[in-house]
Amino acid sequence: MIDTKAMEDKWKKYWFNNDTFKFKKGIKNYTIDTPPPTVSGKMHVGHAFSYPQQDFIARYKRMKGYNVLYPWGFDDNGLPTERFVEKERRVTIDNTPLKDYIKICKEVSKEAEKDLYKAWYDTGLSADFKNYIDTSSDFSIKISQELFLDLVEKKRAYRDEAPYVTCPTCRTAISQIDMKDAVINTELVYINFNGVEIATTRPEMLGACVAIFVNPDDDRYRKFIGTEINVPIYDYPVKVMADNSINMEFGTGAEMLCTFGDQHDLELWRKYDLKARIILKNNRINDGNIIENLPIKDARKKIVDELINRNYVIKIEKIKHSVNTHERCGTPIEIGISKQWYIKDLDIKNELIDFGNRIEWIPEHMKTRYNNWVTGLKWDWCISRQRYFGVPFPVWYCNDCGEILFAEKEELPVDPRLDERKRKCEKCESENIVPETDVMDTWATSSLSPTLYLKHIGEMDIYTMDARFQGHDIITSWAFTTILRSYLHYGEIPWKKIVISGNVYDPFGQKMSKSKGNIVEPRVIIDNYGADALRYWASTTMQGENIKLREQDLMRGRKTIIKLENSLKLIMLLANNKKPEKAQPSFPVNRWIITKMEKTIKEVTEYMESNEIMKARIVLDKFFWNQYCDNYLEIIKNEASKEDRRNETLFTAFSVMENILKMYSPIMPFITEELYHEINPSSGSIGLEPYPEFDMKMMYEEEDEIDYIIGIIDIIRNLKSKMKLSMAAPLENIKIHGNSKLINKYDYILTGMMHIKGIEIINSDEDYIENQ
RNA sequence: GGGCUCGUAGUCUAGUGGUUAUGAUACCGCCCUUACAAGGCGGUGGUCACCGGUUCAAAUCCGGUCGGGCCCA
Repeated sequence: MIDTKAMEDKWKKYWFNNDTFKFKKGIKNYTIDTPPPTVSGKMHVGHAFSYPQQDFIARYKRMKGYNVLYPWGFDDNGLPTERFVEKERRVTIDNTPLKDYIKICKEVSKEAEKDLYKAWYDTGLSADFKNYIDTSSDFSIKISQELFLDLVEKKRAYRDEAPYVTCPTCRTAISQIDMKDAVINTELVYINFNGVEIATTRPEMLGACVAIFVNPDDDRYRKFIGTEINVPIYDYPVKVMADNSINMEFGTGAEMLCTFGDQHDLELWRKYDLKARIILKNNRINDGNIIENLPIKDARKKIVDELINRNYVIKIEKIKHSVNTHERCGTPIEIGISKQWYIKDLDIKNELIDFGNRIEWIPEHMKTRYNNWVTGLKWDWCISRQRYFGVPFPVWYCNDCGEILFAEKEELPVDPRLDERKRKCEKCESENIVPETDVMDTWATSSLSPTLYLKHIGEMDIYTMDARFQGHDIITSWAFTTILRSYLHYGEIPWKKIVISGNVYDPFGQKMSKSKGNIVEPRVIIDNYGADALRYWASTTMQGENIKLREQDLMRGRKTIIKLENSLKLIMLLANNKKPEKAQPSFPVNRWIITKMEKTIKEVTEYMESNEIMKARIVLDKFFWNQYCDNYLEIIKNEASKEDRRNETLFTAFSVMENILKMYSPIMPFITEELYHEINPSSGSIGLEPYPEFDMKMMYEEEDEIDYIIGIIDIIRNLKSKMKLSMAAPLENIKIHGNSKLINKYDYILTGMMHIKGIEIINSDEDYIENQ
C-alpha cells in the first residue's frame, strides 16, 4: 500500500519548488481574500475543516483556466499576540521597555508562525505560501496608517472625549465587537432614596448618581416625576425622570442613573443630556467622600455597610444578572469618559446594508446576521487601544495649543512612540510635542485584508476580490469591518461573494473544548488517514453547515484513496504497463462509460460552479465506484483480452481514469497528483491541467442498452448471491427472460463477466433468470 | 427578550409540491473473484419531531407547539 506521508511530502515539495500556485495576473482572474490565522492560537480541527473548502474552489478555478490569487497571511497583531507573548516569555510591559517589548512580540510571533505555517501547509492548501504577509510587518503598518490618514482626510476618523467601553483587566478601550454577554450571580440592593425605593446591582456607583428614572406608566411613581430628591449619604439633589425603557417589573421599578453603571445608563444619559459624575476609573472608585481609591468589590462592601448603618437599606436579594464582558478575558466592562479615536459609521447604516445586499452570501441567511448587527450598532467604532503591540497611530499632539499633528504619507510607517525625529507644531510652532501612545484595534488592520493582499503583489487594479471565506463567528467583526472600510476608502464592495463555513463538533455534537477533553488535532488525523482523507471529510457537508467529526467519515476518504490507487493498478495490469494508442470509441461498452462520464462531468461542473462541493463529490463518487469500478472495469477484464477491441478499450479506461483523477484533484490533490504522474510521468501538476469539459458529441445512444444489460447482470449477481456462489463461480446453464434482441446483442458481456457456460434467451416483458 | 437555523432508519445525511423517501455508516448473510476484505454482492431497518391548515397531492408550502444549536441584547 502507498506510503501516504512520503507521497504527500513529495508533492508539497514539488508544488513549493515549482511555484505551482503562484499568481500571474491574466485576463481571467480569480481572487481570494484568505483569512489570516492568528499566531496566538493553534491550528484546530475547525480550521482543518474550513480552509480546505476554499482550497477546493481555488484549485477548481485554476483548472478552469483562471489565474487564481490565493494569498497567505498571518495575523500577529494586537492584544491576542501580547497575551500570547506574555504567557510564553513571562514579560509584561511593566518590566520591559516598549522597544524591547515590541521586539520580543515580533520574535515570538515569528517563531509561532513557523509551526503554524507547517500545520496549514500540510493540509495541501494551494495558497502561495512562499509569499505570505504579516499583519504586524512594516508593510502592513504602512498601509494601515495610510488608510487611517485617508479616513482623517475624509473626516471619518476623529478623536473625541466621550464615554467609551473599557476593560479594567486589559486596561484598554474596547469596541462593541469585543463585548460578550455573561450571566453572573450578584446582589440586588433595595435602597430607600429619601422617599423613593430604588433597586440597584451597583450600589458602589451611588456617588455617581445623576438622576432617578421610572416608567411614565408606573402609577406608583407618577407623583414623583419632576421632583428632586437627595442622594443618600452624598446628600445632593437629583431629578426624578421618566422613560419608556424602564422595566417596571425589575426591582422596585425605579432605577438610579449613574455615570456610568451600564450601557443603558449611557443611552439615557445621552438622550436627556445629563451631567456626569465620574467616580470609577481603572476598576477603582474614588468618590471624594467615603471611598478613597478602592477596588469595586471593596467599595461595594463599604457603601452597603454605610447604607445599612444609616438605615437606608430595605433588603438585599440574590439574583442572576446579565452583564457585558470583554470577550478575551471575561471581565465585566466599565464605561468611562476619555479621549479615543473613532471611525464614524452610525450615519451610514443604510449604505452598509446596501453593500451587504450587493454581495452574494453563501448561505444566504447569514446576511441576516450582518444586517442585524449593522442595524443594532450603537457606537461609532472605537479603534484606539491603550496597548503596545499593534499598529501605532501616525499622530502627535502639541502640548501647548492641543493641535493634532499627522504624519506625512512619505514618512510611513512611523511609530511616534519610538521615533526620534523632531517636530514642531504646525499651528503654534511649539516644540513641545507628545506622541500618541495608543495603538489601533487589530480589526482596524484585519479589515484591510483585500488591500493588503493586492498591494502586496502590486495589483490594486483588480480590487473587488472574488471571494471571502470565513467562519460565521466573525461576521460581525471581520466581515463587517471589511465591508465598512471598503465602503469608506473605495466606495466598492470588497468581494463579490462571501462564503460562510460552519463549526466542527465532536461525534456527539458537543463543542470541542479543552475542559471537555474532546479536542482532536488535525495533525493526528493527517498522520492516521492522510491529508486527502481529511479534505474528503471537509467535503461531506453543505456550505455553512456544521459538521461532526466522526472516524467513519475519515475512513470513507481513506477508502477512496485506496480505491483510486487500485483501479489504476488494474488498468495498468491489463495494459501490461503500456499506455494505449489514442482511439475513437466505437464499441458499445466504451461508448457507454464515456456517456456516463460526460454526464458526470456536466453535473460535477454545475455543482462546483455553485459552490456545492458536497453534491459534486457525491456525483463523482457514484460514477467512480458504481459505474467505473463495479461495472466497467469488471466488464473490460474480458474485453481487454480481445485483440480487436483491446487498444480502444484500454485507451477508454485510461482516459476516463484521467478525468476521474482530475475531477477528484481539487478535493484530494495528493493521491490524484501521484496517480496522474504514474500515467503521465512527464506531465506537470494535475492542478494546472484543464478541467474536463462536457462534450455533447460524446453522448452515445448505446447508454440505455448497456444500462439494460447491467440490470440483467444485477439479477444474475443476485441469483449467485442467493445460491451462495462466488461471483466468479461458473454457471452451467441459465435461461434469461427479457428483451431477447438486446440480450442476444450483448450476450458476450454477460457470459464473460458472469462466467456463464450455457445460455438460453427467451423473449419476455419481464426480466428474470431461471437456473438449471 | 429579539433574530437566524435545524429536527428524516441505531448514528450521520440528501431531498423546497408528484412513482416504492437518497446515500453513507453500523448490523445480518454470502463470496478471498486474474485491482482493491479499508473489497464485492445481497438483505434487515423510517408514525420524515408533534398538532392543525392550504392542495387532487405535503418530508417539502403556511400557522402553531415541543426540542436542539448559533448570533445579538
